[in-house]
Amino acid sequence: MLKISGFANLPPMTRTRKPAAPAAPAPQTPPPAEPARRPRGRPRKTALEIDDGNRRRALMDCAAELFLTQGYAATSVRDIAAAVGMHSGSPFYFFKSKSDLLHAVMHEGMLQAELSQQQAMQALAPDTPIAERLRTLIRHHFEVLLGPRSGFIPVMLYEWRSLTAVQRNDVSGIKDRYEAVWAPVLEQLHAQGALQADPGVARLYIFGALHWAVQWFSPRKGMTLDQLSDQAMALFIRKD
Amino acid sequence: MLKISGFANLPPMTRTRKPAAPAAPAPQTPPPAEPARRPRGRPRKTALEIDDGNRRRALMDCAAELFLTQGYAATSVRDIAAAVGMHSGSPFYFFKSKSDLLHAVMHEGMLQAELSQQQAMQALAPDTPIAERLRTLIRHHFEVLLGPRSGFIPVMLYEWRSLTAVQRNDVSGIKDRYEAVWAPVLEQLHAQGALQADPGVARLYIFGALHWAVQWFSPRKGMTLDQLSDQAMALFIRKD
DNA sequence: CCTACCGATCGGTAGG
DNA sequence: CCTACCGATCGGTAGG
Repeated sequence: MLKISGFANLPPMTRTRKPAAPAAPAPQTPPPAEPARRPRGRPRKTALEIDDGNRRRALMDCAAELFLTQGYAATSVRDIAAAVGMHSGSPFYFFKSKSDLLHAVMHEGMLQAELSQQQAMQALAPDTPIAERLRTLIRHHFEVLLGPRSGFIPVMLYEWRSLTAVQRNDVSGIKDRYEAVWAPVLEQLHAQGALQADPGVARLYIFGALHWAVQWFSPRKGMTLDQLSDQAMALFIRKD
Repeated sequence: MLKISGFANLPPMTRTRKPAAPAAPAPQTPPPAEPARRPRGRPRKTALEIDDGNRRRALMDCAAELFLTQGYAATSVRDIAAAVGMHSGSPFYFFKSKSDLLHAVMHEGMLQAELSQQQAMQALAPDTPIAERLRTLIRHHFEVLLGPRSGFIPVMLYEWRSLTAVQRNDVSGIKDRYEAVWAPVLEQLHAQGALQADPGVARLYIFGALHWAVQWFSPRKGMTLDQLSDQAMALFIRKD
């Protein structure tokens, strides 16, 4: 289930037109059933020469940025193709449909977010206070939403309705696991009186508060993600 | 500036096909320059017979519902026309463009929200405690977002990017006035220690938390808007 | 408001 | 991946 690709090692949101040098083939996503035999004679730039993994990734990065800026329905496949330097029909070589591309963005984004959240929590010492655990979750969530590699999750938040029911169901599974990590933390904070509201409702409110930062946060406006996290903690958690 | 139409008296979000009896002419919005002279002979259902104000409203109500469900770009003018029982070209008799219709929804929604917020606050006794003032603002905001007449404001929240720059600027003015009411309340709560976070950032977080309820709140799931407001207060405001 | 229509754009495909 | 293409849909308009 947790088939994490090398996503974390690749810089998303980079708009590249015809990359200068085709990078090393990505080991993760298997190319869509392309035969392995080599062409005879002088190598030409054919489907066999193309680094399918990287082109897929480039499409997803550009798609995410455009979906976020203009919305899924208002973005044409031609827009995306142009952004990565392809011709209008070429994205369909990598993705069965526009809808599949949207789904791939959300699916990969959630897998990556789940993985990095796990890593952030496991890096904490076993005796870390609960409030500090929540701060870590919040800080990590801002990284996912607003950090240098962001884009996929904001698209998920604001284009949820553009998924089909089947796709929603698929992404929901990962999203549920991601959110489930927060529940025990909030429950313990509630038990010790630091969180006044019901933990279940609080989780929904807190996610809303954090998610909405996508709409207004600008890194140039002075605040860092750390300060953002501190303010969130101050708002939600009682400090005695 | 505050040319409030009779909006509050009309039930939005009602999907009507060919209303049985043409209601009394709405006094508010002046019809788009339709001559006042009567046709001779037997009255026919022509442009002169049509209640332009009500048809405009019906278009806005249906448009808001569809924009919210499917998104602005994914909703065709034909969809909207069909929902109110018109033919495909007819909405352009009432609105210059699809974009104008979206703008009208947001503009009217914000005017109405600003008015009802003013009324809710003015109904409070002068010596009402500050925490109770915030609760009133929150409760009213939930009414606007989730109440029986909701729809226009959620569309504004989630289709902001679909507006042109000029339209955004126009709606921003009303939105700023609506939000400005919250600032002194939060500042006073901060001054007396009931709000720990910076009031400016807190306002952004709180709006995010409340706005997001549009995504998950379902009136059948048990909670009332009052309970929702109480939980929000418990989350944000320190009770000693 | 309807009728009849147009030009533009869009998702997607066949075949290499 | 490109070339060349198609059928469908869409926003909008003229004229009544």
